[in-house]
Amino acid sequence: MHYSEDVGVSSSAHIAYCPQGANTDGVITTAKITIRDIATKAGVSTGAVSYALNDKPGVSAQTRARVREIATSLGWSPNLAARSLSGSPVGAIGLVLARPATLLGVEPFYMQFIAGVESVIANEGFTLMLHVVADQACEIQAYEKWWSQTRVDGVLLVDLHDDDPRIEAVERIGLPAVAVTSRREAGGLPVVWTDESAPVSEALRYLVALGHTRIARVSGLRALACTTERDRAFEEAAASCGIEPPRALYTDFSGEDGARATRLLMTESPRPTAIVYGNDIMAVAGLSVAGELGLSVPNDVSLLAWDDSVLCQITQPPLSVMKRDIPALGAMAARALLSTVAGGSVPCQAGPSSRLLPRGSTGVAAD
Amino acid sequence: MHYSEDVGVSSSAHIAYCPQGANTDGVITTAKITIRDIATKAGVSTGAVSYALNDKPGVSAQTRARVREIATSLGWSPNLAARSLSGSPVGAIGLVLARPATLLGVEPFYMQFIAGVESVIANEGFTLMLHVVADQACEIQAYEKWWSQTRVDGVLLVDLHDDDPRIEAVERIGLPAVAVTSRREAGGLPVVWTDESAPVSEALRYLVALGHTRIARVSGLRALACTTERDRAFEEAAASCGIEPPRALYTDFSGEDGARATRLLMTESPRPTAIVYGNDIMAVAGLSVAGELGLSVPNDVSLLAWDDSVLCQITQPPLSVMKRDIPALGAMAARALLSTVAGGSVPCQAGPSSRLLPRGSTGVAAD
DNA sequence: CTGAAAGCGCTTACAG
DNA sequence: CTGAAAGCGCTTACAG
Repeated sequence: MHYSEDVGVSSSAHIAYCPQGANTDGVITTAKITIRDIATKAGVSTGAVSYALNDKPGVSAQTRARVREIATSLGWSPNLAARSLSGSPVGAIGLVLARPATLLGVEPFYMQFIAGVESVIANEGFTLMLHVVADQACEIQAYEKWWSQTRVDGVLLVDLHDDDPRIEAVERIGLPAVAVTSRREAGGLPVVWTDESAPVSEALRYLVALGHTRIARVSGLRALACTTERDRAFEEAAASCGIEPPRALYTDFSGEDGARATRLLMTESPRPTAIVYGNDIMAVAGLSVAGELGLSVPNDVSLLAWDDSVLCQITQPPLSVMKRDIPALGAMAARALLSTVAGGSVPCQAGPSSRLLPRGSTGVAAD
Repeated sequence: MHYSEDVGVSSSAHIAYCPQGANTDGVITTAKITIRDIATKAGVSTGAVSYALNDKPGVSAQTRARVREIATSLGWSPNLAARSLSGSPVGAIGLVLARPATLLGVEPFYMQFIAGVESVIANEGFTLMLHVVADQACEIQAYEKWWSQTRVDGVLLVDLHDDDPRIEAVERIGLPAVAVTSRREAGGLPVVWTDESAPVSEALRYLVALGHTRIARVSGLRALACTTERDRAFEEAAASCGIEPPRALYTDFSGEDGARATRLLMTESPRPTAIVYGNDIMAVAGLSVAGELGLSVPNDVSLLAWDDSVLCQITQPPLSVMKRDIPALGAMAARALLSTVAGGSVPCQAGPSSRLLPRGSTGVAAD
C-alpha cells in the first residue's frame, strides 16, 4: 500500500431514512408464510387473524395480542398482491419525471424531493415507483398503465405547465393525484404550492438595495407554471421597487443554455449589473462565462441562483442563492397524497418557499 | 409582458424513453375490465382467454386472434396483483440507493443509470421501485421487506463494497439480484463489471506523456470495491510507467471533501503537478480551490475527473474527464436482471469502461 | 366475540 | 382444441 490518508467523512445533512428500524434481527424469509400459518398456530380462523392484524373489531384483545405475537415470531409480511386483489391499496405511489436524463442527473431537485417523499411514505409502508419519460404524452400513458394494472394508489405531479394536460388526464383516469407547483390551484386536484411572490420580492429588493438597477434574468422553461408565476412576481416586485421589470431570457435549464444566455446578456451595452438564474446549474455556467469574459464576480456583475445545492458552495466565489427546503416539500406532498389515497379531502397547502442566502456572488453594483 | 427572448432548447442527448408508444388513443379506463368481460364477449372461458393472451397452447389461432382483438378494443390491462398471486412475476425490479440524499442529488450517475435501466425494463412491462436509505443495514431490510411482500422480482446492487454484506443477504433471502461493480465476481451473483485497469492505464500514461511525475489522487470512499480496484490498477500502471504510485487521499465523494483534499495536496511542497479525482463534483471543487490559491489550471496544475457530466463542461476551463456510457451500463444491468428473473443463467459480463476525453484542464507539466 | 364462506382477477393442471 | 374448477393470500360481509 502506498501513502494514504483519510480526509474524513463529513456527515452533515444526511437526508436518508431507515424506517423499518425495529426488527434488525435477521429474519429468515425463505418460505413465505401466510395468515393461514398464523391461524393454524393460533388455533383460530384466517378471518380472525386478518381482523387481529388489521386492528379491526371482531377479535378479543387477548386473541389479537397472541396472533400478533405469532405473526412477528414467524416473520410474516402481508402479501400485497393478495391484499390489493381484495380492494386494499397496493401501497405504492408513482412519480414520473418528464425531463431528459442528462438534465435530471444534474438537477439536485429531484433526488432531494424523492428523499423527502420517502421519509414519509416508508413509515406508512408505501414504496415509490419511478419512471423517466420523454414527454407529457408518455407520462399520461404511464399513468393509464399504472392505474389499469393497479400498480400505484396515486401519483405526484411535478413540473406543472400552464394548461397542463396531465391534470385533466388523471381526473379522467380516476387516478388520485397531488400537484406540486407554484400555482394555488390545479383543476380539482389537491395542491402543494410554493409561493413565488415573497421570495421574488426579497431577491429583488436585496439587489436594488445593493444599487442594482439593470437586472436581468436567465429563466427556465417558458411553459412551466413556476416560470409564469415568477414572471408575474418579478413584474409586481419591480413595480413596487420602482424599477423596470428585469428582462428575462428563457432556457431549457441546461448549463449550456445558461451559458449562452449569460453571454448574450454580458455582451450587451450597457450590460446588466446583476443576473438572476432559474436554477443552480445555469448560475454555475454563468459564473464560468463571466470568468471567460474577464469579468469579476461580484465586482463587475452579481449572480444570484434559484435553488441551492452543493454545487453553489464549491464555486469560487460561492454562489448567493434563493434556498428552500426541498425534502420538506417532498414530504408535504407525500403526506397530502397519502391522505388523498386514504379518501380524505386534502386542502391546498403552502409548501416551504425560498429564502435569500447571500454568499459571495452578489455585491454592490459596479456603477 | 416585458421584453423576452428564447435562448432555444438544445435537444441533444435526450436519454428518455416512451415505450408504450403504440396505443396513443385515449382509452377510458374508468371501470376496470377483466378477462371475464373478454371471455363473455368472446363466448369462451376465462381459461381460454388467459391462454390466448399469454401465447400459450390451448386455443386455436382463430380464437386467439379474436380474444386479442376484444382485449385491445376493451382496453384491457392485466391486473398484476392477480397475476402475481398465481405465481407470475410482479413486473417490478428494485433499486436501493444507500447514500445521503445531498450527494445523490449531485452525482449525475444515478439518474443516468436509472434512465438506462428504464430504457430496457419499460419495454418488457416492468417498472422500477426506488428506495433511498441511510446505510447498508437499512438496504438489506428493504430487500427483505420487498421480497416478503412480493413487491419486486429482483434487485440491482450498486456501489459494492469490499466484503459487501448485501451479497450474502440477497442470497439468503432468495432474492434474484445482479451486481454492478468493478469486480469480476460478487459471491454467486451475476455481475456486470466495469474494467478499471485499461482506463487507469490510459489516464496515467496520458499524464506521464505530458511530463507529470508528481501525480496525486483524490479518491472516493475507501470501502468501495471500485476504489480498491482503482488503487490496484494505479499501482500496476505506475509500475509499468516507471513512476511512483500516485498518492491517494480518500473522501466521501462530496465537493467539500474534494476541496479539502485538494487544499492539502496543493499546500505541500513540492506540490503535485496533476490530480486525478474520483468523481466530477470533487474535480469541480478542486478547480475552485486552485483558483482560490491563485493557481492556474492547467498551467500550474492539471486536473482530471472520473465520470463526466454537464458540470464538467461548464467550468472554466472545462474539465478533462474519464467518460463512460452510464445509461448503457444501466441497460446492460437491467437486461441481466430480467434474464435472471426469467430463470436464465446469466454470465458475468463487461460493461462499458471509461475512456479519456481531454478538455481544458490537463496540460504539459509545470516543471 | 368468532367461524365458515365467498370473492378479488388471474393461471394452470385436469378432464373432456 | 376447449371448458369447468381449484387455488394463489388476503378481506369482508354473513351467520352463529
